[in-house]
Amino acid sequence: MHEVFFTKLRESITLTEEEEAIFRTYLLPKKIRKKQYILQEGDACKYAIFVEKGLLRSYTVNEKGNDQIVQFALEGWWITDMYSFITGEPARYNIDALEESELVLISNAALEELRQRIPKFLEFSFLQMRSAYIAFEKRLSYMNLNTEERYKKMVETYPDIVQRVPQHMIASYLGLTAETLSRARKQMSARK
Amino acid sequence: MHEVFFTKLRESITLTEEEEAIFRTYLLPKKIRKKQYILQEGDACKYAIFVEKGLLRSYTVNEKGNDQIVQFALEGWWITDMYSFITGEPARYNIDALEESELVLISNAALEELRQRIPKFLEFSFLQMRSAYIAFEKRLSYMNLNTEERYKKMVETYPDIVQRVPQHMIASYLGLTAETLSRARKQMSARK
DNA sequence: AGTACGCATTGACTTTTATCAATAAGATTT
DNA sequence: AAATCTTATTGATAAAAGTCAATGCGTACT
Repeated sequence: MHEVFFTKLRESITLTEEEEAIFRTYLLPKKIRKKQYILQEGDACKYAIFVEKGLLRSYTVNEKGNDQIVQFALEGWWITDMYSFITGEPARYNIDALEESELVLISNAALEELRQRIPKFLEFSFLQMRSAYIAFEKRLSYMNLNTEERYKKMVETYPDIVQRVPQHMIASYLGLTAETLSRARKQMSARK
Repeated sequence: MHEVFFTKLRESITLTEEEEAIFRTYLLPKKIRKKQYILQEGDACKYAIFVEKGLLRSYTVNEKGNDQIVQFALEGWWITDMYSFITGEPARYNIDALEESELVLISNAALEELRQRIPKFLEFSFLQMRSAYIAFEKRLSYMNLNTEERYKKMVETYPDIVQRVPQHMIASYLGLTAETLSRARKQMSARK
């Protein structure tokens, strides 16, 4: 049970048997089907979600009714509406499954207790957050690039996501329309 | 000495006298003049910088020779090239002073030791990083907005920065040209 | 099997933003 | 005080991206 979760954890820190046992008491397994919601805008985001298998996305819906993709999450990744998760405010994101998925849910209170009880986990959380910070910084810097360069960076950085997700969602993630991305791709393939 | 630094720290955690003394041994004070560099692209970013007074910015220079502002940092804020800082790779950012500033420098090794020796500081670092993550997430979401909305959010979120920084730098921070921002502002003032 | 839906593409057109060049007012330097 | 930067603005034009509508294809649904 939860092999992916602990494997990921062990990449950064070493846990004793007892510590792992403590962990297990806080974990909430959940399977969801494609297109099922795990969080809807307006609800409180009670859980941080670890993806053991499958693929989730978070997104908002803008005034024109278009989805704006915020994040994707593959196996081994975390996803949540961080702001709602830690403040208890209503979520601004929807999170749903793009593939049938297996998840581990964990509440903010649980994470706080774990950080208290298992200092190594506090360190893990720090490192985790720092990586996420750097990834965001990188992504933001790509917003200065033009359509083609932005798409190239995406393919480079997350080839697996590009493969498994419909193109119009990639476009949204990159802050583009589906049409614009389609045309850019055509140009790219025409050149080589 | 370093009153701003410790005041900021005390907002999140409580330090004993001894702990504070430990801290002080790792801090490197530095004053810099307006326009002076504290980091240049290509150099290793050896320090995280805490601003006690003044205003810094980090930026890159793109192919066309334009500055692209990455971050501003006011009193009480941290700034660094996080990726270079933790990996030791050459920095991709320049950091310089927009005003005469008083700084506290601290190395990555120092931060690691402090996180080890003072567990409260590890917690602080985690919370700090989490806030920075959320700020980035928010900023990225604003990139979907049009010029005017983007600028409004900026004024709302960081009115002090908007006041103290030239407009063309605000434009760059928002991923716009100076001309576009100037025109948007004109329209806004015309309407009310 | 047939219908509906999601996805990608294309064309025509509009809107937004960038680019280039010029000007002018302040601030800073010498 | 004069000369030089920096900053903000404006106009003309070009480039990039968005919008709207239509088509075709494949897959899922029942």
